[in-house]
Amino acid sequence: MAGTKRLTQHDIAKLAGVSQATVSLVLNGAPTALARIPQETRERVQQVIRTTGYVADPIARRMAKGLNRILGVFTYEPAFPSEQADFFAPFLLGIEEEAQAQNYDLLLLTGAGVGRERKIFADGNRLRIADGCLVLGREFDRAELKRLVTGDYPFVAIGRREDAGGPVPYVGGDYANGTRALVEKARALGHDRLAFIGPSGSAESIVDRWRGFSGAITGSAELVLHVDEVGRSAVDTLDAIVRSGASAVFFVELADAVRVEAAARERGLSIPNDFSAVVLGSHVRAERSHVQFTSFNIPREEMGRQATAMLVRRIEDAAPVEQILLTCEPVEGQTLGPAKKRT
Amino acid sequence: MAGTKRLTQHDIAKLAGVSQATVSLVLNGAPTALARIPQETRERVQQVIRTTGYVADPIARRMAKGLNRILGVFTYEPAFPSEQADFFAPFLLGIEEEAQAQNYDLLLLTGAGVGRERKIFADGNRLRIADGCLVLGREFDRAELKRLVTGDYPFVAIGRREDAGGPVPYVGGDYANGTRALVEKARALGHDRLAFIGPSGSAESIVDRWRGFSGAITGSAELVLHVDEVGRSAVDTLDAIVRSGASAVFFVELADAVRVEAAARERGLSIPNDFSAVVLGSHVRAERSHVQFTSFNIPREEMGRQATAMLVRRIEDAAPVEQILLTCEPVEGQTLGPAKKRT
DNA sequence: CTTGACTGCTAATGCGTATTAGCAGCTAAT
DNA sequence: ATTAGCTGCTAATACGCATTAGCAGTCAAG
Repeated sequence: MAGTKRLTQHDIAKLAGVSQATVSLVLNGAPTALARIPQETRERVQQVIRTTGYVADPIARRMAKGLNRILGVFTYEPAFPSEQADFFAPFLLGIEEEAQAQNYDLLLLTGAGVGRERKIFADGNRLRIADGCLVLGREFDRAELKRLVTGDYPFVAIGRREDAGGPVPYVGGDYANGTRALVEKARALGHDRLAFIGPSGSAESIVDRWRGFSGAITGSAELVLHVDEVGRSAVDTLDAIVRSGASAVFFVELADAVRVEAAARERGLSIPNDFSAVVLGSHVRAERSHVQFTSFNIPREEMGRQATAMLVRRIEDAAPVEQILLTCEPVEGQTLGPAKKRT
Repeated sequence: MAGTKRLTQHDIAKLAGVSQATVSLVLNGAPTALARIPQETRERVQQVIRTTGYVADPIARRMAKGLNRILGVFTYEPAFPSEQADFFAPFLLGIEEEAQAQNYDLLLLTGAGVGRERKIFADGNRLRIADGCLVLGREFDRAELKRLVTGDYPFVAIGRREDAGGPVPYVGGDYANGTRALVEKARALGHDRLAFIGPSGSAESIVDRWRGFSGAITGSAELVLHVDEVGRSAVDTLDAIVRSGASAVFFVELADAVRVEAAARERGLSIPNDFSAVVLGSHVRAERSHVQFTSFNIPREEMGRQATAMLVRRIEDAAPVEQILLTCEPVEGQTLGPAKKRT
């Protein structure tokens, strides 16, 4: 059984007593061409195809047509390791859904070689198998991004990206406005003394949060604490928060918020009674923590879906560069309450 | 920018002042052929390739060679929805690792059309783009499996599968012996009256557990309760367990074990003091529960890795059908204790 | 009876690569 | 001086399909 050669249109043609071209036309000729093949001939060919179980070789088909109906998915970090899985899975879910709806398959680009940095253009990378690709990851390589932008290979980034030798097509989350809305909510509850825990630079996603935050600090509001370092212990951070007299604390990372909350509870402080806490973004495994932090939702699945749709547009219609930011709706949570009257 | 034609070996050849054939040979000629191209020429060609960023079109390559270095991954359920993600992610991690090590890329086959059942042989047979494929999912379609076995397309199943018109190549977990080992451990601790909570039929994975379980019930041991229904409430199940006088309860599903444990605790019963509990298999998010159940480990990543390696063997060396069952090591846990002396 | 349009097909070509056969030019051995 | 063998390449072809140009035959209109 194994070793049987694949049937070709030639074989079918011989069996049906026609030419290979006719078989191809019967299979998927334009209506105008089909009109010129009489019913009888068509049926004869179809019959042979049915009895032999012939299926056209997709490779040859792509070869002839130039398109694959394959989308590449390039991740700057391996996609499935458990720590990363939580991050990538929702995106991939959206991507898979939309790809399926548009009848595309997905090619996961595994990067080149273990240990080496994952580079889109790394040698031997078979990026070009796909008709276009989605690029995701926390940190992008600027040089590669530039090369993509400058090149003619269709791609879409997931997450906002600064221009890199030209505008980058992307679908991202509107972290700036998501953050701003939370700050305004806090201010409406009387919070004036605000703290920001987390970095404010480097990746776009971080910059956007900081922009939204600092842009919303106006009037009587005041930034009384900004802890930038990551490695700092929760107790130290808590000390700093208490010392600063902050009434609302904004965390970039859920993990930091969780640790600080635990430290606070241990010290007999309660959130949001003693101070409020807000997390700037939703996190996949948030339910693992027992506290529901006030935050904003990151529509990861929708980002995946829309990025995929955009990529297909760029591939099929050579659509111009688009940049989409999806709204990040606030999540109520239990950690933002009215500000205490200062003593 | 968009619309620039892809580079071909022809273009490279013109730029380097050689023929297309030479470019191809430089790229991947046999050593004997390469020996006849002087260093100088090779470097000139390589230089052009480097500066232009040329990458061979894999489709054309496959066309000519019949190999693409692409592995298809077919899942009978969408791979990323959150409930499934926990199930598939570890397999995919292993698959991705090994594929990367073997320098293959992964093609996720999205199945045909939303809502329709996912069928390997659905229209277009896109499957054939890959050199071979891995098939995973809880439930397989027997007819499709048979068609795969009978055909000459290389594939490997993840999880043991019964013969389907011939032996199925697979890498699975040895649930039968994993289960048997746990039963024997319980018996060594004096447990004679055993309960089995969960189905015993349908999918191979279920059958294997039941086989391992019932095969280990010998001598003085006795199956005093078998709850097959899934929908049953935890309280009902707990009642049945208590009534049966079982001293050790084996659960197919972690979820059932968790619910019964909660119900027991509420009733003032404690595990493993009042009765022991064993879960037949490891679960990804087990840490979410606060109880560490005694169970066996399912080496999901390793299964993914070995299945991938096996598939590559079948593709490249036309290796014969292999069937591998990986050992499922016991997990100590805290829910299996010595049997109480019966009153 | 010529022209034109239509019918039912086929030959030929291109897609981009891998691979094989072989050609010219040279050197060393007979 | 002929032959054999080596070097450094290239021309040609195959892979399986889609597609276009066009051929031979028929038929109706002018």
